Amino acid sequence: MIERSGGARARAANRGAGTGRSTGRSIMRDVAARAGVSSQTVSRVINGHPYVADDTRQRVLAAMRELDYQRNPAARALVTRRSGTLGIIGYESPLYGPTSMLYAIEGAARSAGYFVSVASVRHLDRRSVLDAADWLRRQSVEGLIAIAPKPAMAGALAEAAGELAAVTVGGGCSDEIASAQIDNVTGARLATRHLLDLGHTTVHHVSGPDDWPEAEERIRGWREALRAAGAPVPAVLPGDWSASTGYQQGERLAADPDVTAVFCASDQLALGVLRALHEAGRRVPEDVSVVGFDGTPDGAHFLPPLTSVRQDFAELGRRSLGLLLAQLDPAEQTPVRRRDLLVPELISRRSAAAPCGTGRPLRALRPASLIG
Amino acid sequence: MIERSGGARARAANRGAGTGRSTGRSIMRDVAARAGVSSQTVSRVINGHPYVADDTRQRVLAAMRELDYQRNPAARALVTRRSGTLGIIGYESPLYGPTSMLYAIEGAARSAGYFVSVASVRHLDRRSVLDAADWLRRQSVEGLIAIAPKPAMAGALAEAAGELAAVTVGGGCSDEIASAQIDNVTGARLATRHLLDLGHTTVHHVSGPDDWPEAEERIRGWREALRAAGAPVPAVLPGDWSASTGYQQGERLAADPDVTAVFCASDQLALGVLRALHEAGRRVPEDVSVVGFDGTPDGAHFLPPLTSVRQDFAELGRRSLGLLLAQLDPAEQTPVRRRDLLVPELISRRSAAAPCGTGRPLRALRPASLIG
DNA sequence: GGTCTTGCCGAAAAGGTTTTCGTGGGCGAG
DNA sequence: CTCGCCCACGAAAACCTTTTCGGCAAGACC
Repeated sequence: MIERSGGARARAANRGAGTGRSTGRSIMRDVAARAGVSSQTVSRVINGHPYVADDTRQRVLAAMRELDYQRNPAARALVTRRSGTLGIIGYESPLYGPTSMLYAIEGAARSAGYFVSVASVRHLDRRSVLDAADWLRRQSVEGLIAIAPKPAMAGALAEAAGELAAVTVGGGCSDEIASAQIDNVTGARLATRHLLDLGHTTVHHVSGPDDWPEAEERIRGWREALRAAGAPVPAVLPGDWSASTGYQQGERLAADPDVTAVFCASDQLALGVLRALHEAGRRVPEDVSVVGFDGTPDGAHFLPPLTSVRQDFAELGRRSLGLLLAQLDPAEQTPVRRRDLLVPELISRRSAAAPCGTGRPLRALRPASLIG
Repeated sequence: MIERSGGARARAANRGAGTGRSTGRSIMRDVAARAGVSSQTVSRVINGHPYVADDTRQRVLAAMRELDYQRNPAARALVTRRSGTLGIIGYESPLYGPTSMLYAIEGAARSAGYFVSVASVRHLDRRSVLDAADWLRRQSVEGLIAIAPKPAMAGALAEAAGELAAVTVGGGCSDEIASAQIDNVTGARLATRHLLDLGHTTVHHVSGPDDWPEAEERIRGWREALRAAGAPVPAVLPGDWSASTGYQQGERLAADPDVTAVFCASDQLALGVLRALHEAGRRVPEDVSVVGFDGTPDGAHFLPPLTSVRQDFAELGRRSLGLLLAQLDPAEQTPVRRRDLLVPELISRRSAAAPCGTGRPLRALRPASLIG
């Protein structure tokens, strides 16, 4: 076994191969030397190529273990032209959903063998997304997932991505780009129908910000459900997902004695609405029923516990990764431009009930009996 | 300009250098050729080395722009032995704090020129942390930040990190590892003192899980404040940060008519407590005052709005990055094993007030007048 | 006028892996 | 016996950048 570079030999000898004390510092050649094979054979073993004799494989494996060999991802990336990492553009928000999706994506990516790099954007404007995408590209990610952006941003993403695979999840989609989303229309319809079925003559709606497609779709679902039931369609009360605007709109709703049912586009909005109603002395659900959207765990402990439409954020995250992986797969011929729609589910808790006048009397508030 | 490999020349010609149509695909040699210099000079320009004539620099810069050159991070990492990325181990929780920290860290890292890679752990056990750290090391990150782990995990982290720089933030620390944290003791003292100052004879405490140091420290601060005031120290009611356990403990508190003040180790616990008190017919703050810990935005809309101890999670994230960067800096000689303590701040809202018997009568609940 | 610095730049090596090509032995088929 | 195939493995090229070394001018100094 002859090495050309004495320096390299010396180095290899007095760490990895020699003393074996520092971890992850030995290279392929060290392993090869120890196993008495060439480094190409080590490579073959690592990458599971056929045509390597079983006892050789065992020797190599043993050498790798003994030297605590870890392959150098940079060298690997250089030659394969694949970085093995995916980029996530995350929206910096205290919202419950985006976070859950981030972790779900990472978990799924890891089990698919991909690293995940994040770039956060503080504001959902075009420039931020472009910057973040650029930053990620500089790391030569193989694909991009943008979490919960507005549709204008999806456009920006499509532009920034260039020939890179890209997916949006949970927010603004655009025709140019694949996306995984909740079926917001169905979810809103579910919530609205639930309230109508309870006997309310109509349902008011506190919406999300009007430049979010999710907000718009929830408005649509709500409106369709009302129309289908022949119920009057009140004016939308615009919010911005936050408890604060929920509170403001809640005050207006509380002032109107005709209001008996409210569907909020997010649980946080509902939190604000509940507070406003409470402070105005309107009881929930006796006087007014409230339904939220998101199904956050906290909702179970609002006053009263909130009926809500649950989104499975984790599943959404996994789906978006699936979409991205499909685009990355060279076997997949069709240019994947799919939209993956996930149907949400209604969780019934105490904040929604039949209106007081309808005969069916409410059972009194019994603490734990109805907690879902 | 002679190239040894005809194949390489052809390839370079019909993309980057030639047509210039595909983005980010040209390499240094293309730029060098276009600028009429050698690739080493291009390297010098990029890395800001001195001794390059100004007009040469301009030519190179122009060529880079025209070719939309992006340097290959893999090749760079290979030769510099630096990946330029940091690893974050994130705890998969719907908690407000960890998320804010994650994004804050990423933002700060990006402006320091580092990429950020995440690995999430679903459960806070030793094995998960080891796995996550290992996964990150395989990507050859230069440093590790673990968000909000338990102390046992900090130990695991220290082990997993090996000679890698590592920091924990917002959670379990250990002597082996630097960490940025909230001063929980002071925060808890603040909350307790606030309640005592309002006239309560003592303060009850619903704690976090007992294997979290933050929970333990908050207990300590609470206890010290009580002792300092000569107030009796009731038994701790253990929780796990969640609204659910807050609710359970709240039911117990509600059953005891002597309880007039409760300090909860998290806002979510407080949410559950508030609900339990409400359902038991105990008014907040007339009968019982409640203070939380975290200062989540939602707390402002609880019923009633929650007095809480606000942690500046973003700042915490930035500090942890600072600690890590200090370890990475070769100029820094001292083995940095610091603990960075951040003092939290009390936000006073309506959920805490003087006890009813103390003379100072409460102003009636006026909706928006007291919102902080 | 020769030696020394200083500014500018090119040639070549190094970094660790995968890929392509090649080689030799064993073995079944003609 | 020879042709050709398959198996197991090694040699070398390629990936793209940074770093080290060295060359070459122009001016400063003795």
